[in-house]
Amino acid sequence: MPATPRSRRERPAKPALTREGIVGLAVGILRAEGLHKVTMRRLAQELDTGPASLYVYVRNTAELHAAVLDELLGTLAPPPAEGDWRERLERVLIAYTGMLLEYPSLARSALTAWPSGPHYLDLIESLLGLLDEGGVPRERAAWGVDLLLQRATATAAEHAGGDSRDDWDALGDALGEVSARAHPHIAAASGLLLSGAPEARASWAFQALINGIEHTAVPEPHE
Amino acid sequence: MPATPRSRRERPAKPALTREGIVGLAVGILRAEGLHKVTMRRLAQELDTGPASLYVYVRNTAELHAAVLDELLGTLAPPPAEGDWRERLERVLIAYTGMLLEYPSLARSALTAWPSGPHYLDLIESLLGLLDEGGVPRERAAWGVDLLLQRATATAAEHAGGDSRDDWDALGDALGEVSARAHPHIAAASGLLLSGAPEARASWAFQALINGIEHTAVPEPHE
DNA sequence: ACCTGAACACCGTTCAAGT
DNA sequence: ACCTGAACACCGTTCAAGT
Repeated sequence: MPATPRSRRERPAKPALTREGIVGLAVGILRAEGLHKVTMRRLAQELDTGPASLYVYVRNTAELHAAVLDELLGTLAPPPAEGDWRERLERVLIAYTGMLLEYPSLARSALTAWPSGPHYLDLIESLLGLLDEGGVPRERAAWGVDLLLQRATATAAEHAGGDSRDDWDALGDALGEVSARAHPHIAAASGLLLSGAPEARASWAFQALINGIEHTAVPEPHE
Repeated sequence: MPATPRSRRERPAKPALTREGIVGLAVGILRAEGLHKVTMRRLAQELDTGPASLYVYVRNTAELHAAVLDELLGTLAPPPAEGDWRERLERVLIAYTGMLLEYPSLARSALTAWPSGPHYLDLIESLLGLLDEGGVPRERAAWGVDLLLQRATATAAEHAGGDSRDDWDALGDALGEVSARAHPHIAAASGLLLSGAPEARASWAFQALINGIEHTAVPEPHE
């Protein structure tokens, strides 16, 4: 009797037609080919079925993307144990941003289709824990996590799609050509607006956010 | 001789096949039917030509969207003249956010395809002017505008696409079901995380941002 | 140069029908 | 219930050919 043909083993076994199987397959395609290849049709093809079959397990493409993101969040390193709370908070946020920057189109998707999976909750828990450690009042911390997570997601999302370099250049040109008459403040700040290494800007932005959250009172009847 | 048929005048005259004509038509379709109808094919159809013709005037869909946004930015009210600088700054940002909230998918698009049109420059000029009035150091102001504009854009973008209400509910459920053992900080803050009227949160967020920008030093060699 | 029809290579989602 | 093929109603962009 011949053994199971080798070719069967060259690729990972065809995933099961279950939510886990679909999401896992989606993660694989994302890693190998990018989010634009993670389509219902492609997934179905790989599972030897029609696209309609997937709708039993996922509501739509947006929900699938959110599930994929939560899966990736699970691969993030745990929050650092050493350093000042501000520094550790920044490191968690930079790690999250970094992961999203590997898949900017997923970040773009996450901005609209909010994740609510277990790993996303872990991330929120880390942020709240660190803010609490820093003595930031609970209400400010609660409202603040939205600011921090949104900054991370939006920053990564900006790199999705078309050459963001082109846009940067275009804006740079526009800022440079500005007349000191019509736009005096831009003219005065033009060198500064796009200055600095991305890392330095990212770090500054998170510290500014943290400072702002720490020192801005939430309105009274925070119901 | 018969006059020009009336039907010719029932709709606005067919725009010219120029960049202005295309962008203007796009704005009209956006207002009437939403961004998802602003497609190359639809535009071409309305101009009695094939989609290929448009590529002489716009590089691609993303660039078209950016042009549309800049056009809409031109309809924004001028910055308010009364009140404390912080208050006026917030009002400019809220007005911008409000406009984007009318077209969340355009906001989503703006996050990736940066506008660099004249009206966008005016907006940057306003922000820099108000920060300067508040005595915020130039370098902080320059880096800060990115934070402020990104917050506005991302907040509006979150409302694009699928029911953001569903996601909110899903996250609310997930946060509520959390175990105090695994996620103590979430459990303690669960009521707070999604609390508050959208307006109150938006206002707080901008004030926190402004405070953070004002009080966070930019690193030394700000090259 | 500008303009075009046709083609390439796809999409998400729904529906009626089967098991 | 779960699963499916086929259909509906589209996309953006490129290319070769015309004027």
